[in-house]
Amino acid sequence: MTGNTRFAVSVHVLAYLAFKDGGQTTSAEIASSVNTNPVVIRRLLSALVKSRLVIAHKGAAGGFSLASAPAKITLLDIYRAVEPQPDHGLDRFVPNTKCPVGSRIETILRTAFFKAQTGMEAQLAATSLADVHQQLKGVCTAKK
Amino acid sequence: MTGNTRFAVSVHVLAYLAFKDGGQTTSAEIASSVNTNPVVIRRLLSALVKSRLVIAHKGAAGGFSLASAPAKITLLDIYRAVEPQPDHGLDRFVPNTKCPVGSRIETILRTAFFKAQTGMEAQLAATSLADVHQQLKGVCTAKK
DNA sequence: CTTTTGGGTAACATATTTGGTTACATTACA
DNA sequence: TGTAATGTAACCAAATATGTTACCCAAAAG
Repeated sequence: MTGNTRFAVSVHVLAYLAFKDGGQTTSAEIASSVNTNPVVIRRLLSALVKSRLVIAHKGAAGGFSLASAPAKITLLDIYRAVEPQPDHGLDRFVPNTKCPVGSRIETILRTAFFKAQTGMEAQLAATSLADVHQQLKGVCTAKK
Repeated sequence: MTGNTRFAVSVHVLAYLAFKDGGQTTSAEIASSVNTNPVVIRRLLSALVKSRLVIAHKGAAGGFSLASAPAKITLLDIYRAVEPQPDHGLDRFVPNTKCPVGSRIETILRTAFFKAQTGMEAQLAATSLADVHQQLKGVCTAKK
């Protein structure tokens, strides 16, 4: 195993909401689809609400719904909402500054990691929740 | 903090070996530059030796040296040597297959994660240990 | 051939992260 | 007012990461 399941579960959650097409859905119902505890779902949704991807409706007859059209939500939006900025351990990485390598490597690593992250995020930005929704419905339009 | 320090430390280690320019270096010396325990370094180097990036010399007067020219070693080589294949938690992700979303989301996620990973790896492949070495020496040739 | 030096690796301790769970306050609708 | 939902804190257990000690083995030096 590598990494946590937050991003995977979050995409699942938003895909579920897209599938429900605007209707409100409770955390319990989503949790049943994800096979986990409603609190786990609400924790993730809390972050997604803060990032304005989802709207929470409190009180009886409450639930969650998408804050915007699936075509306007990319996987990158979701990723950024639920994942901390990755640093590849750079904050725990404290080399010996007396060493010519140790004193200069950190900046080099930061640059390299930033480029790698950018490359990944560009790919995430290329897929929208609408794309996911299309695939979910098994609809295959003629082209692509 | 996010992620482990294996990749960052490994790049540091190989940069150190490149800096030593072919000479053998002990795990103790490298550990001093990284500010950690020699065993930690040897554990990482063990993976790098298995991936043929480094040669280990046992016995007295032993040590480690690069297995090939820095220009032939990319950050992607290092990344693959020391990091497990990331799966974004997909092996722990077991949605409810009775649900139309849960039953189909996994394949969609796999595709998305693969694209993201590919985007990141392309960037890592674009930087070689020779590039890192250049930056370390502070050498700035006229063009980029 | 014995000593010395250094890699290889198992074993263990500790800290952190993650995900699940319970509990409970708050909100809003009927 | 009662009910059903979110919001969130608190806690636990499992997994992970890193440091550390210990000990084996290999190879050069003498």
